Amino acid sequence: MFSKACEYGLRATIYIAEQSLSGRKTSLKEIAGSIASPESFTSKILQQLSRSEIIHSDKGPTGGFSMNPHQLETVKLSSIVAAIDGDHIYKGCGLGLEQCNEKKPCPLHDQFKGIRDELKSMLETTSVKELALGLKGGLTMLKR
Amino acid sequence: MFSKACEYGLRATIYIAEQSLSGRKTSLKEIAGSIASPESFTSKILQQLSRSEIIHSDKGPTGGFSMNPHQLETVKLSSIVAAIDGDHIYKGCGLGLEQCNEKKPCPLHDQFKGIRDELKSMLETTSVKELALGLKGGLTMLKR
DNA sequence: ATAATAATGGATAAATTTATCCATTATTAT
DNA sequence: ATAATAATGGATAAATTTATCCATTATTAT
Ligand code: FES
Ligand code: FES
Repeated sequence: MFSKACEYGLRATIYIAEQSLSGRKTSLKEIAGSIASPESFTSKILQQLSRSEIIHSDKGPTGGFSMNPHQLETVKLSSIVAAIDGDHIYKGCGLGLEQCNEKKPCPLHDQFKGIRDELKSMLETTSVKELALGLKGGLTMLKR
Repeated sequence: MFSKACEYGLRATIYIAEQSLSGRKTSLKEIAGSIASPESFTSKILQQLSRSEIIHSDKGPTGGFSMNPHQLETVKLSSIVAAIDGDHIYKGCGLGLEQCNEKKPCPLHDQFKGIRDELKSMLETTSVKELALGLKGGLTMLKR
């Protein structure tokens, strides 16, 4: 469904959100450890998220990653997926035609569009914060 | 969503079904031309589909690919996706955890499961034949 | 039997994604 | 100023996916 990079990005952001909700900054090391992802690869992804203003980063001692109140309030999963995987999943044709086109649909268009649009709307309406709250409450987990 | 191999496999199978419904065998060359896919890569995929008994192939002159009445009647999209991409898309965790687990869910589980299951059921209920009929009727297309 | 034809299968190559390494930059505390 | 710390960014490497090439096999028609 999503690329590895995107999966790590989603998990990392949810973890950072949880920590921020508890008033803590967190480091690359701690994040990678908490979501079971390769540290240096995760670093690249956090850089992308930081440049996309989805998370915030500080250098130096006492530095680390965090989300500010505005980010916690506004960031939806769709922003993360778009930043890392692009919008192919939202707009792409299920059979891989160059672009999806209502007027010249592929044979799967009718059946596929509904599901693709539901996925889109789920990602657009689900906030990182609400998922972080489930994590915080111990109801859910980010690694096996 | 699906791998390139799987997209080609779906398009190829729908094309073969259309031809078989019209009583024609079709060759690798014709298939690749009709679905705009790389010929030799498509060949590998057709081999997989043939081994999985999703399509039928004949060697030699007058040879080619086709679907027999039984295949036309029973093959669903889910068989093709399973044969090429495996069952990850049906069973996998949206956040990439090793396995999806109701009892120890990831934060996205509740929102994701519904969509994943809908996709699964769409693929399991949609037959290649019905998509081929739309193609045949000129309502849909397999390349841009 | 022979030639022609079309799929098959094995060996590679190219492209992309995933992952690692390490020097540099910014920041903090002493 | 200096040392310590943590993110950044660039250069690569490993792994996987996508793609190509070509000799072999099976089949058909002559
Ligand atoms: S054209 Fe294929 S999904 Fe719309
Ligand atoms: S545990 Fe992640 S989708 Fe079920």
